[in-house]
Amino acid sequence: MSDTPIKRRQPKIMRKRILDAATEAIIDEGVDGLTLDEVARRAEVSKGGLLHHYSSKQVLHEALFDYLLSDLEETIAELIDANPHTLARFSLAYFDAVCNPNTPDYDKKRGVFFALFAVQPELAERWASWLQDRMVEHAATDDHAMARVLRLAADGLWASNMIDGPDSEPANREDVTLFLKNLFRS
Amino acid sequence: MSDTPIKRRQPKIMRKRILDAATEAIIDEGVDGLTLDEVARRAEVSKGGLLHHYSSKQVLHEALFDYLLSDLEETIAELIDANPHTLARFSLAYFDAVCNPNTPDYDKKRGVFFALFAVQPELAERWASWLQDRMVEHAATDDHAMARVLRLAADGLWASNMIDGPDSEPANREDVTLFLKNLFRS
DNA sequence: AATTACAAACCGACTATATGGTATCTAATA
DNA sequence: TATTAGATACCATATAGTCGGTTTGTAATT
Repeated sequence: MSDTPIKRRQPKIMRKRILDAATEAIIDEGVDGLTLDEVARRAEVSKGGLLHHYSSKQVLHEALFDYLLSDLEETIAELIDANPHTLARFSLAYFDAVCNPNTPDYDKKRGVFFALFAVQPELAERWASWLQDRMVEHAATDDHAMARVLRLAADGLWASNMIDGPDSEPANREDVTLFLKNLFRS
Repeated sequence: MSDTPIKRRQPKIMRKRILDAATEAIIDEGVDGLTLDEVARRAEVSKGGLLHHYSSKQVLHEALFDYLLSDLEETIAELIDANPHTLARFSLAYFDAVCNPNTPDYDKKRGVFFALFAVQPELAERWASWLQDRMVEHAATDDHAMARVLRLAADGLWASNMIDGPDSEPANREDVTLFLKNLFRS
């Protein structure tokens, strides 16, 4: 990336570098690209340095998951604040967080979740239970068919976007977004 | 599975055994479980025998993809025949093929696609272009927002089902299915 | 202020092993 | 007899993880 020399001895920054490197490795080369050596190379750190912070590959996977999930949570929280509808507030925010091109790196980072689920099935369980908790939390506003459709469509767009399918074309995405949001006005 | 001795010298059957074994390996152990040794073990064939039929891991991936895709195509074709609506006939069939519990092994096999996409990104491209071709083929009936929503929701259910999320619970799935199909009656 | 003591960050060579792939052989079938 | 299916043994290498060491920051002690 940048060829400015890296400030060492800043563990917080180093960890972020590593997680970002892992994210990009997956995006560029698929899950097989996520080797310790490759991540270390991209983060411009030694393998020893990498393993100092994340003591195994599994630990790295989990850290990456936590990192991405907290990022998503943050985005959702902001969107709920910005648009505090009563009806389906969580599902709408979820949709926008996952699919709205305005959210930063929406088209790259998000897809990494699926890759992580594929390599480490228990992360899928953690995702499922996270979502379950959110559903309980927002039961009053988001426990009905239309909200469910919204979330499912979001997941579909998410997936479609990851594989770069026809439905991820901007025109089609806007089309769908409009259609779904209109459902709430009738 | 069954402990009846395997009839040897039946290459067609052997190939199916191998592909099914690969499918189950992925389902049980994630993409890392898809090693040549593991697949051979499950298919109760030697590694040499396996590599006789599929000369490399990549070839195996592609064969598995083709296998699953042609299965999906078949199911979709049947559903279109059985329910030859004019409006969104493809998208409806797609939805049912992916999500309807009546289609065989819907809850297991389908998720394998995602795993394959994660290990071999060009398979994702092939999927995308397959879908693109279908969209051209069915443009007259399926090129509108509502049909797109149907397909996206199907993908979402697909994904949710793979990770066993809350939206994959039967009650919720039926709920959503009813809701979506009612859209076509108004 | 200088020194000492300790811990945390980081390095890079090394090892063990899992795994993809090859080479060669046997047996069945046509 | 030629070809295909399949088995067995083996090889090469990628890669996860170990380990001993070095550097740098920090805080107490003198």
